[in-house]
Order: sequence, then structure tokens, then C-alpha cells
Amino acid sequence: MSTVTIKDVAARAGVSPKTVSRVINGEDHVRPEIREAVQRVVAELNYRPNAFARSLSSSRSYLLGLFIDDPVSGYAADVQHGALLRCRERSYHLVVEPVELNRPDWKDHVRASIASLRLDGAIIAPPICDAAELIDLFRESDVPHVLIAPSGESPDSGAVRMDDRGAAREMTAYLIGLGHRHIGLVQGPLSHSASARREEGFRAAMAEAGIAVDEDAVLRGDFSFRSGLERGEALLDRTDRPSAVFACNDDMALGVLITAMKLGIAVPQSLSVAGFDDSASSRAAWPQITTIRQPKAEMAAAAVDILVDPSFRKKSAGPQSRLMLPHALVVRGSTGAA
Amino acid sequence: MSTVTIKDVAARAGVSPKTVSRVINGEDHVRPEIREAVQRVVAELNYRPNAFARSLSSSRSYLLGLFIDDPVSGYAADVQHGALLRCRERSYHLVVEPVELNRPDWKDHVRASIASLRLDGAIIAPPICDAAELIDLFRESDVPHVLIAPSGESPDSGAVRMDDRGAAREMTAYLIGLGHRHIGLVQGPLSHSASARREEGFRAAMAEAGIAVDEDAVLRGDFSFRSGLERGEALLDRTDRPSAVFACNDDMALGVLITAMKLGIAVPQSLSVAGFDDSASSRAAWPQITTIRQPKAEMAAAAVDILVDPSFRKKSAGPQSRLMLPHALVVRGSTGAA
DNA sequence: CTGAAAGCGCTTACAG
DNA sequence: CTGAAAGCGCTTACAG
Repeated sequence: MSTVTIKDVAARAGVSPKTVSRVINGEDHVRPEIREAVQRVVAELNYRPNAFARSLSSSRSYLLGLFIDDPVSGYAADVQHGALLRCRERSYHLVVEPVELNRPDWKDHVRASIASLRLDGAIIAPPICDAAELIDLFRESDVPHVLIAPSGESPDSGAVRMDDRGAAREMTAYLIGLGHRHIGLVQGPLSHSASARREEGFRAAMAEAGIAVDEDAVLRGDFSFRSGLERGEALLDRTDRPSAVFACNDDMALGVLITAMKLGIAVPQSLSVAGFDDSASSRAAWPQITTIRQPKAEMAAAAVDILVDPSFRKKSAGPQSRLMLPHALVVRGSTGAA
Repeated sequence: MSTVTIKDVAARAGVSPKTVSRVINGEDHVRPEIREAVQRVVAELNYRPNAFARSLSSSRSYLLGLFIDDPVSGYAADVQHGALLRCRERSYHLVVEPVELNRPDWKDHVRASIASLRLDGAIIAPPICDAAELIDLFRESDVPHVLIAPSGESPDSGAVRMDDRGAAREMTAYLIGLGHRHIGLVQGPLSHSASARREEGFRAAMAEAGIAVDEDAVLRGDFSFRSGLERGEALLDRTDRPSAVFACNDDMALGVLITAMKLGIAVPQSLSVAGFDDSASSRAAWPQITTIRQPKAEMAAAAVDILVDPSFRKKSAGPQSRLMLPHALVVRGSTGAA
């Protein structure tokens, strides 16, 4: 495949390279017939602009970075996929950059990505969306960036989130509506700010119903399946066990469900189990787990849209760069009347 | 962050840009004291070469592409992670490109990636590693590429695989060793060449033990959890059900396990269930599923190594670009004596 | 509406 | 061992 350049196209179309450039970038000020002629030659020659030449001469790289703590999780996969598809629609490419905050050299890696890749923008996934030191790196370098589900506001950052608190409150209210009064909570890890918001929602719903929270039935997990197993055992292997358990993500809910199974507790007849995320693990169970549908892929796609938007790139964070996406309560087999 | 260029470094170090270039690329023919001086300035100025300028002037992009059918699967996540970490060690970046062979424009997307990104190499995951039309695209463009777990040999392609047939045979022999004689098989989809190899291994082990395969207990799934549920029901909801089921991946094995649960069949007391992959779903079950550990991340990392190796880049496929990585039988709770 | 000139920040030959 | 020149393939001002 001999490389076709903009000059080849220009020569064949009988115009200057600049005109070809205008056409392929969809700029104005080109006569329609010339535009068409150029487009025809582009198609004939199967011309593709060299992304590096373009990036070197312009200030844009057409590259977005996805910075993520644990690229292997199911959560990461959904986020990445949403971002990937939208990038493709927008003719951007996505580079995934793992960030391990517990490694001493993490800043070097991030700086290297920013400097050598000249990223046009960055998407920062939880929980590192709350790492001020990380955000500062992007701010210092003037790299537009959007945070996924951050805890607070950051002046120069875009943000896409869902109503974690409201969703957890709905779930809790739903369980209360089923007649449950003694509800256990498996919290998420402190490192994830969503954990606190979900717990707040739980407590709000309990308070609204006038039900006292059994603090002995509030246990902290780390969002892993294993921690769900362990907390589930602590919660269920006792005489005054709760009639329902709300785990702050699906992996932990699955752990609780499986613990119930081991202990011979029938779900949902003797125990209701609820999760959060609508991840694959909520469906790969029996009964399937009642959960909150979190719009992960949509959030990532929205982040891409914000980054690609010229107005965000120019003047940073306006209201249209602060989005809240809708969630949904998904009732399945793991919950039932008390 | 004012951009530091090679000229800035050169000026400050009192040498020419070319010398700086030699130092940062680790080339020979630089006096040690000059090398050190340059390195000191690089560190002081926090200089990072502009990847685009480098790529434009050289023929290398330091970019590897991971071409994958379904980037959301757990399999994809493991492969990607393995490739990502190794890329980082080698100072390469990874671009993930979804390829949907059932969309008419898939070739355009691949061509566009190859042409505009000037990929230094491509990793092609299953099942599309067996799509000849796709491989041809890379061959035509002279893009070095490594196939993960392909069915056959391709003259210009590197390949990293595991012994699917041997592993399936081991698993089957293990089940036979437990006393099982009536063993059901849930095959993988025809689109994945690994399915056929695993089935071969199953049949080889049965033949070696002199046991006839019950063809009514050989059903085809599509590697999805759902298909495991369905085939599980077809296999187990009858009087002459097998005493063991070998599903050709873990997602399907989990489906079979859950079906057993629904039907009130005790695992492993009344039924043994075995999977393949050692994916997260094999552990997120109770009992945990006996499976074959597939070195997914290692295979991807090895693919990166092959692509980065100058000898592969120059003269393509030698024997060191054809690897077979070891697997392991992982015995867990889902299998027991017949 | 169109184009000639200059330059983005590197590396590739080529000298010395 | 070191450097001056030219060029990679585009786009950015700037003219006209």
C-alpha cells in the first residue's frame, strides 16, 4: 500500500493541498463542484489523512485518554465500550491509560501520556475522579477533562454523573414497600465517593419511613464479590438476621446471595437481596438480582461528547458540561415480600 | 505547561538536536559525558518527545492496535489488560479497535485505523483471528500482526496460543477419573475455532477411555451465560441426564450450574460441572467451578513482545513468533466423584 | 473562494 | 563521535 498523501489528491484533482485540506475537514469556502471533485479523488485513491502530520501541524491529536484505576473490572469494560463507540462516531481514537495511585511512579505515567500524546481530552473514571492530585495534572497542562461520577465540583472539569443518593433511596424505599423493616446494608469502600452517596440514600429512605437503622447490620465491603461473601456471612449467620440486604454494588450482592444459598436461606422467600449497577453479575445469578441500572456506557459517551464539543474545549465548564443521567430500578427475582 | 522541544534541550545542553535525539533513543555513538549531560537537561526540563513529530519523521508510531470482536466481554478485558501493561513497559501505547464483522463498513474502519494511525503492529483476538479477509488487510498494508489463538497457520502472522485440545482432554480425563461415564458437552459456537479444538479434546479423552459419547448430550451453545442456562436445562431436565457436564467456557458452565440449582440437583453430589477459561464467573459461583486456567493476559503480553521485537518487524514470522503458552487444570468445588 | 509560504518537532540520510 | 540540511504530511496564518 503506497502511501497516498494530500499532495497526490491535490495533483489529481487539480487543486492546491490547502483546498483538499478544507474539503476533508469540512470547512467552508469551497465551491461545491470543487468539493465534489476532491471528494471523488479522495474516494478513488482511498486517501486517509495521516493523523500524525495533522496533529503535529494543528494543535489537535484526535486522541482521547480514558484514565482508569482497574481496567479489568466489568465496570471499566462498560465505560470503555461506551467511550469507544462514541469516539468512533466522532472520528476520535481512545487510548486507555491505567492509573495505579498506589504506585510511586503514577504521576510520571500520566504526565508522559499528556505530554507525548498531546491528548485532546481525558475521561477520568471513578474512583480516581476524586483524586485531586490527578485532576491537577490535567488542569496544569490545560487538557480538557471530564470526570465520571465525581463527589464534588471541580471548576475546570466537566462531569457526568447519576443520582447515586436518589437511586439508593428508591431501592431502599422499594424494599420497605415490600414490608421489610430490618434491612442490612453492605457499604462500598471509602475510596469510592459513590459509596457515601448510596449510604446516604439508604439512610434517608429509612428515616423517611421512620425505621431505625440497625447499625450492626451496616458493614463495609470493597465492591468485590469476595467481600460480599464475607459480609453476607457476618450478616446472615446469626439469629436476628435482616430480612433484606441492600449491597451497594452487584458483585457484593452476588456474594450475599451465594452466602444465603450456602446457609440454606431461600431467596427471596426468607431473604431479599438487592444490588446496584445492573452489571453482568446481577444477571448471572439465580434468582437474578434486583438492582439499579446505572447508565455506565451512556455516561462515558456523554463524556466524549463534552470533550469533543468546541465550546467546552475553548471556555471549559459550562452547564452543558455538567450532566446527570437517569437511572432505573430494575426489579428481578431476588427481592420479595417480607 | 509551555511545550519543551528537542531544540530547547539541545540549546541548554550545548549540543545539536540530533545528539539529543540519539540520547533519548538510546543510540550509540555518544560520548558518555555528553549523554549524561543531555539526560540531566531532559530531566530538568521534564522533556517528553512529541510522539507525533517522531512518528511523522520516522516510520514508527509506537502505537499498537488491539482488534477485538466484543470489547465488553470478560475475556476481552483480560486480554486488553495484559497487552496494556506490557505496552507500557515497552513505551508503546495501545489503541483498542472494535471490529464487528456483521457490519458492512467494518473494513473501512480497519483500513482507516491502519492508514491514519500508522499502527506499528496489531494484535488480533479470537474469534476474528480466523477471519481471512481481516488478516489480509494487515498483510496488504505490511502491518506486523499477531493472532491470539487462531485455528491455523498464516505465513506472515505471528501467533500466540494455548493447547485447547490438550486442555479439554485433560479436563475430560479428570472427570472420567472421578468415575463419570455419562458426560454431557456444551460446545462453543462454530464461529470460534477454539470450540472445535476443545470438542476434539473431549472426544479424544472419551475414546481413550473406551467410553461412547452420548450424542444427545452434546449441545451447542454460544459462549454466553444464557446459552448455558438453556443447554443446561435441555441436558438436565430429563431422566437419563449425564452425571457430569463439561461446558466449553465458564460463562456457559455457570449457566449449567444455575440450571442445576433451579432443578434442585445438588452440585457436586449429583452432578459435576466443569468449565474452561478461569474467568471471573467461574469464581463468582457456589460451588466455585472447576475449570482450565487460560493464560489470557500472558498471551496478550507475549503478542506485544513479538510485535515490538525488531526481528519480527523486519523479517516477520520466525519460530519465536509462534508461541504456545501453558494452561492448568484448576480443580474447585463443582466437580466430585460420580 | 483559492493558494504559496512557512512551520509543527522530530528523524533520516549524508558529511566530516 | 557529532552536526547541518532536508523532509515527513499536514495546517496555520496571510495574501489575493
